[in-house]
Amino acid sequence: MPSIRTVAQRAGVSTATVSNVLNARRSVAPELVSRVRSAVAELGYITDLGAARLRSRRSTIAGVLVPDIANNFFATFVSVLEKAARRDGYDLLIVSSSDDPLQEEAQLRTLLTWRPAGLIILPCDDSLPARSIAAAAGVPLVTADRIPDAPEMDTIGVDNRVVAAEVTCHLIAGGRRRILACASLLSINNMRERCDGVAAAVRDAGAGVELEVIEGGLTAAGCRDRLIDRLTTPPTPDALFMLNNIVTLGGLEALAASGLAVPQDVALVGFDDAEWMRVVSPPLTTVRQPIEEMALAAWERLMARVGGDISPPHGVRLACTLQIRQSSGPAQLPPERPLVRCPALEAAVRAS
Amino acid sequence: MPSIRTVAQRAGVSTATVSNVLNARRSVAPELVSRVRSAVAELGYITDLGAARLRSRRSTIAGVLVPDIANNFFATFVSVLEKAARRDGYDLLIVSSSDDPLQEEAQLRTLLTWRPAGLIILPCDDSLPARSIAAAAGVPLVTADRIPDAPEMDTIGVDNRVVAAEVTCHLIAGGRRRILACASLLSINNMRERCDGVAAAVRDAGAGVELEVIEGGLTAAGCRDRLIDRLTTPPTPDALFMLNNIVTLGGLEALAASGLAVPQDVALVGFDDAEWMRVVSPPLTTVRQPIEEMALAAWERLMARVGGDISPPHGVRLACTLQIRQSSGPAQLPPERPLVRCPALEAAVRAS
DNA sequence: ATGAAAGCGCTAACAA
DNA sequence: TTGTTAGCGCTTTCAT
Repeated sequence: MPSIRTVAQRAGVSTATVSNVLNARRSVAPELVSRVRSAVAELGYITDLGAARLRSRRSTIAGVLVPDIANNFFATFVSVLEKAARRDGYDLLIVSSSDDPLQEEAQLRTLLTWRPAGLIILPCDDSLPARSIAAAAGVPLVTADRIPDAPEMDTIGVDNRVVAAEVTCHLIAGGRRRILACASLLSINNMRERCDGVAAAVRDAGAGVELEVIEGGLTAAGCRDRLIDRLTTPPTPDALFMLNNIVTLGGLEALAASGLAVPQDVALVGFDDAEWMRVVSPPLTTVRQPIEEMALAAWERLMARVGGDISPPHGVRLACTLQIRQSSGPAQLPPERPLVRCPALEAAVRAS
Repeated sequence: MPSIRTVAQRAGVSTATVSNVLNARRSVAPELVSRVRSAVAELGYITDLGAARLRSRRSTIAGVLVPDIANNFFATFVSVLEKAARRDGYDLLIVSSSDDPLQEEAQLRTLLTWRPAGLIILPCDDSLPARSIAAAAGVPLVTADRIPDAPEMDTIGVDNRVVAAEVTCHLIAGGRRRILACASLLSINNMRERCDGVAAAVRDAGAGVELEVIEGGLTAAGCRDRLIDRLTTPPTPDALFMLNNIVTLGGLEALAASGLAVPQDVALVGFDDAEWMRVVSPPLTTVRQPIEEMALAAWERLMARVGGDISPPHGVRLACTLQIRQSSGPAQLPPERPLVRCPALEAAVRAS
């Protein structure tokens, strides 16, 4: 493979001139520019960016760490990130933690061996080994999605409490009284916030509404099994709120197995808005997270830090939108006591 | 950030010794090993693999190019690849071509700027700019999924014709007579092979069975619209065979909009086997591609080439399996002429 | 078993 | 405007 010296010799110039032509750093005589370009083309020369990074101490790699690249939510996030990165001249090194804090730390070290300009991390839980390590390495770090409570770093998340309260008010207004909220794991702050939002709305609704929270785990199959157990044990809930895309799938499988009719017997609301959620029957009411906006916001924040921004940590919370479809439609009996106002929601909106 | 020299000074040894401790290349006195390890720990030293690659001329990066990382098929593929790569000490540089041959070429050059040990490419069509460029760069290349007809390189694909014929025989045996096969784009060899398999089975079935092939395009929404157009124009097909996961989604949306009953009015068979395909109603009959096996086979092949294997190109075709669920169940009327044998399928199986 | 020194491909400082 | 030279962090001779 030809090096910059091969190109320089062929063009009859110095390596510095080749570098200057390719990187447009200093002005070079048109004659030499064209000789260099020809040499590059004839030799099929491709710059070694690793060597360039080593010498210039400027990295064009950004590291991305997600819990599971096969999960549609994270894959979409990464896809948006990739386009933004390419636009800005960066390449992405993408690794998965497999939802395991130990692997998260190992993968973070892996990323750092390539000396990225910055890191975007979607942690698997609150343990966040990333923060201290990245800080020690002096690499800018932006955390997204599963962000901790009191951020001492740049974070991009969503208004979990607000939208969870909104969903709950929607269910109660539809006549539901026994709400089952299904988290993946309550060790994830996102999940706790969503449960908080539900609980606040239930509390505001008064004595007639009951709430139960269960953990479905990290796989759809596991969630399905736990949910089938629960649904075959009275009292049966009349509303299911599944708090992420994986448990949403598990919930659908469990309901299909249970023989309960949706939405007549039980209302169903999911989280995330994959395309297939519109083709199940009945079409699924879900919470749409602004994945694209989150990814872009994370990237912009990282670019700002890479560019030298030393302002205090930014904590961004984006709004989710409730996509009402038929799975949360009216129950068999008309609601006895429809609610018009939802104080929990209003309070959450005010606070955000 | 500390360098190998910082570590060497702190441990009171030479940089060569630090390198030998960290890479276990030469034997080092236990005393020095422990001094080096302490220095590494105290300083939080992390090797610069870019510099190591530069000097050693051994790369631990592999490049991966897929049409669209947000597509579940490719995300799953990449996820499997990542685990295999990590196991073997490699990191993955993952880029998307956005289903655009021009971007495919640009992204390939991007990958090569990092001097990967090898490349795994899932091309977007048959144009394959990858082959010549990678060959010129002397980088091992394995192509998977959308592989060309006459491979002069290592390829991993599936037995498209066989399984497409199998699906078609299944539909005909279920009494279907007007089959509509929906490809994404016929410029993709995969799609042509699947159509070939359908056509062969239809031909063998004799005069009573009709086949129509349409292109749905690369988005579910586009496919849905084209299909709605088609379904509202007689003659209405009595079986739909959607040839990848994207058009499968489009097909479901179109059928939901059309008012046709599945499987009574029209049978539906999809491609790929995402978890959600089991929770639509009726549960979807699909072709399951062995994604994990494909990814692992591609990785093993690449590792063999990286290890110096210079045997002739390997062309691997893995078998798909038909997951029969209810969407391809019996039609409203019992089949007039059930077929027992399927010569096209038998021939394809013999040929493969 | 260890260290000194060279050099991978590139860019940045300095010289001309 | 161009070339010369040094050196990024590392591994690998080669010498001890």
